[in-house]
Amino acid sequence: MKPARSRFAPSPTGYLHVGGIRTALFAWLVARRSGGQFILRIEDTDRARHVAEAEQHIIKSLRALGLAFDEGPDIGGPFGPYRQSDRLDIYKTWAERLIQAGRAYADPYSPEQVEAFRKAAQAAKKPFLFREHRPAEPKPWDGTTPLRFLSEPKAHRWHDEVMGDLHTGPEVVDDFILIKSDGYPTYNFAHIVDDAEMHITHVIRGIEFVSSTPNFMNLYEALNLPVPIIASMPPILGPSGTKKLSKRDGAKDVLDYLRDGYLPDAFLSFIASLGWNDGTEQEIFTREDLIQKFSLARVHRAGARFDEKRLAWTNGIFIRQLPLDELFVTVQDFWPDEAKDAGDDYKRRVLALVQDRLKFAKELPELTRFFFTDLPVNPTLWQEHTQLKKLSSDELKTLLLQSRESLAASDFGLDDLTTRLNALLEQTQQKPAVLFSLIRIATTQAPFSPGLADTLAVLGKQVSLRRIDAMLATM
RNA sequence: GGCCCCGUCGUCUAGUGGUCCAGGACGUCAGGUUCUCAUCCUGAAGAUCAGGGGUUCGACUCCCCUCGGGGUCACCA
Repeated sequence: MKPARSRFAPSPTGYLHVGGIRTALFAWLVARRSGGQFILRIEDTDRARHVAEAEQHIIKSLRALGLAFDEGPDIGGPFGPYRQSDRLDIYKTWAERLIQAGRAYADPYSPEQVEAFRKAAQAAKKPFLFREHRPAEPKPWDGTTPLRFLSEPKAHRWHDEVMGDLHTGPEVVDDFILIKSDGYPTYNFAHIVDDAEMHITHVIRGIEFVSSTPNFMNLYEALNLPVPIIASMPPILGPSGTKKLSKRDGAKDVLDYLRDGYLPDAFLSFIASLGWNDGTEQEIFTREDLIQKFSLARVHRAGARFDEKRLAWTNGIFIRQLPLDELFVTVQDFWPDEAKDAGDDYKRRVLALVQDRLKFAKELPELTRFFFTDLPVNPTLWQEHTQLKKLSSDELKTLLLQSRESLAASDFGLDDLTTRLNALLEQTQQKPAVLFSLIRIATTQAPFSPGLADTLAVLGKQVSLRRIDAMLATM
């Protein structure tokens, strides 16, 4: 496999959402898989939509997900600069070549005039084609008007790694703008120049560019440039299943998922599974699996819906597979406030008990709070418990007293606790559903918790007895 | 409207003419794992393969039409 040079070329207009990340991931995979380079290029030629902080935010997001780039605006590289606004003179040079070759001309119309042409075409239910209004003898371009490409309408055929073999007729080829009247190039022109100068081999981008690809082919020809490998990604859909996932549907900033405690690798595995699989029944992919098995040709052509439930499941799998020490590090910022004075050893023991229950790190506080603080006694917990509510208050109190007595003699080692709990079942002739529930509620005051013996062992003797006493006092 | 693309369980998907009265996973439901929650295990429901025509001995797979959805037709990317 030849080393590929792929790039991710976002427009800095806001944060990165799942669709953008998937495109970045696939481009990254193509590069890593082939031992090539992954390049970040900032396409900031639209001054109106430009958001100052967006570039840093995008870089941060990419790094946070472990999608490191080898060349980019902040780290440079052999073919920089990697920000289009810093490359204006380069586009001018290439534009000059086109002008010399008679393949570019000054647009003589005002925006209003062009708009009128467009309206007329629309009214006639015809596609708008600028070249139908091409001036017979254009004036020399002075840089104050748009510079247009002089296209040579013809049919185009090309291969898209994802979409397959595509072809269109000459009717879609038009004289698009190369350089805008503000001196900035359009995407259509700039990306082709940049990809050539940066020796990009794989152009991986959203499906919205498929219809303009014939125009790009026309430009490649005019510039005598080889056409890179092209791959168009289908959209990630919102809940409706028809529209692209939008902010309204909760297309969150990917950093938000990380803030909620989703693991980068889990997130990547899930995102990759949206439209891609390796043809086997494997559902979960590690980063290494992905690098090893990914191929553009196996990307589904249809759009895929974003399913948060499946994301949560995926994340749960990764959390459970993580060695405790690694999980401990990744959740360090998610502990409840009450845990701030707790020791690492204690926290580690708590974490071991909830590892199976964690879907994402942000759930940690609700799952573990009672390990760090005495929750207020909550009578509804046993008064409305399906098993416990069958017993009278006195019966419950007696049972709890008996339990306290036995636990008071325990060393609170797991073995001893297990033995005692079992003996208590014998002694009281109660089902675990009754006795264990009672002790569990008394010692946690929480609606749910890990296994009883485990919980008691971690809580320790002093805390456990104190909580039992607190409950007894209310009965 | 023109051009292009897409259409398999609720969801993500396997499937490239026969091994598919369509397989896996998520989700849902039921049962089991000494208590709750979760994990784990078992099982169930769930897709007339968008619809209709062909081609073929045989079509989810090939062709045509229809329907539905999407993209595009910007001095946005």
